[in-house]
Amino acid sequence: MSELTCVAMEICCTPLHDGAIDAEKADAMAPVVAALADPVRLRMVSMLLAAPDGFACGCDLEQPLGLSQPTISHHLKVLREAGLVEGERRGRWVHYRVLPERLGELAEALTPSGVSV
Amino acid sequence: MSELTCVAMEICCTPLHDGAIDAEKADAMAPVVAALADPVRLRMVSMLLAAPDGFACGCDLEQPLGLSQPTISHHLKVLREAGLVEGERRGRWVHYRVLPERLGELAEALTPSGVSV
DNA sequence: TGGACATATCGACAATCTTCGATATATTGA
DNA sequence: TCAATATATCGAAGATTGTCGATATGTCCA
Repeated sequence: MSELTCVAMEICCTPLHDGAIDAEKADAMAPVVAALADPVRLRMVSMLLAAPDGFACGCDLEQPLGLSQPTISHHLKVLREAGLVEGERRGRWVHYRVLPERLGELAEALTPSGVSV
Repeated sequence: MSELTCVAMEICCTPLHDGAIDAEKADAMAPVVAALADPVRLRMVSMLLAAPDGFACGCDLEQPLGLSQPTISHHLKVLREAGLVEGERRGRWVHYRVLPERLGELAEALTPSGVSV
């Protein structure tokens, strides 16, 4: 990393710090985005949103996604820990639903005008 | 994976396929989301959007991000290949800018109503 | 109480990712 | 042409991730 080269030349350099998100905010956002950066989890969220009542239990996801039960459980945990999904126990089953507020927040943050706020 | 258990019981099961995105669409979306699932790249995009004219060369990103030149170049390549960023050579420098259309498409696709389309 | 079933956790393996130093390529200016 | 600078690529090391089988936990029902 050359410290002063570009700064000293003062040709291509503009201060980029102002208006951009800081490291803390980026570190907070990245895991949430990463939770959706997987085709399986994208389909999970989509399937939950497409369900008639917005709910689905894990067992309903196994067959259409073609993955093992531990893998389904793992992905649901990732989505849960990212705050994008919520699970509620109903007897033997855990019914999951998307938290639209959280997903909406993320979508808004990724809007071109929003990323620079 | 238990094939017929939940289906046979017909208690917790609702057809989840209709309305949800298919595997192809999920496979196409995931890499784009993944390109933003990193704090460094989130800050890069934010810094580009926050730049006065919307442009910045790679050398301007090294210092505020505190990373080596090859690492900066690598992350810019990831954003470029995801179609989120565009680079234009201006003499010695390559000036990068965000492609707002692409970013907006992604944001819209992640909107709660959009994921199920 | 015990069997059946849905879910969660554990341990492991292969694949991918982030980062860097070293090096190559491209452009400018003397 | 040669030196300087910005960018890209290569190769490697360490960390993270997606997936599974095996196993544990929790819940219902006979």
